[in-house]
Amino acid sequence: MALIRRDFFARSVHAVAPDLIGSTLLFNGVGGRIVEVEAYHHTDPAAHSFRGPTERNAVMFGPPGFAYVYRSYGIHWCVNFVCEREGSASAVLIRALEPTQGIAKMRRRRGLSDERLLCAGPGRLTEALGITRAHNALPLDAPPFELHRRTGRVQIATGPRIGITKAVDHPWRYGLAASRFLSKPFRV
DNA sequence: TATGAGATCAACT
DNA sequence: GTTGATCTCATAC
Repeated sequence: MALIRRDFFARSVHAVAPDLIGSTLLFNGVGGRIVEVEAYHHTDPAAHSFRGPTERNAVMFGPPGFAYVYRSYGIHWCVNFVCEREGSASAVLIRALEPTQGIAKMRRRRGLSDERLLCAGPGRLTEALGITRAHNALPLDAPPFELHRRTGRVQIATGPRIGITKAVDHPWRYGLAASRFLSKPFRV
């Protein structure tokens, strides 16, 4: 499997996001196939970077190919991959994985849980992989991260993003059509 | 199955 | 002081 390098992310978020579907994300050797992501561009009112740089979102304004991790609703962590070029402040939110590696470890971290729900949602997947704010700003092409390009063709579905209140209608959610591991199914 | 509250924190107003 | 790029559990149909 071919490793994904940093320059993979130096493109439009709307090109990178669908390209990540079917790729494999490992964190300390634990993880699986990416089945769901969302694109956030800094011109998008729903993006954290929309109002300009702050301490929290500083990584989004840096170079592409790095992880942006933030606290959501006070309890969950969410991971984003920074895209485009330095200062463009665009990122892809990783929303769901199909578990393939270290399933026992993920199950232990998440408590007794259905395999289908181990990584089906941004908060769930960070808990399963053990990603926290401590991993903010880490490069995506070096340990503990390991990304593999997808092999073969995939059927990609798009739809409106989830859990936001602004720019609700933009179809910037991308997923593996008909995967059992999505946080929510795509409307056909 | 579907809806609703609670958890809990940092950025932002 | 308010508000989320969420999840889980409880209660109601």
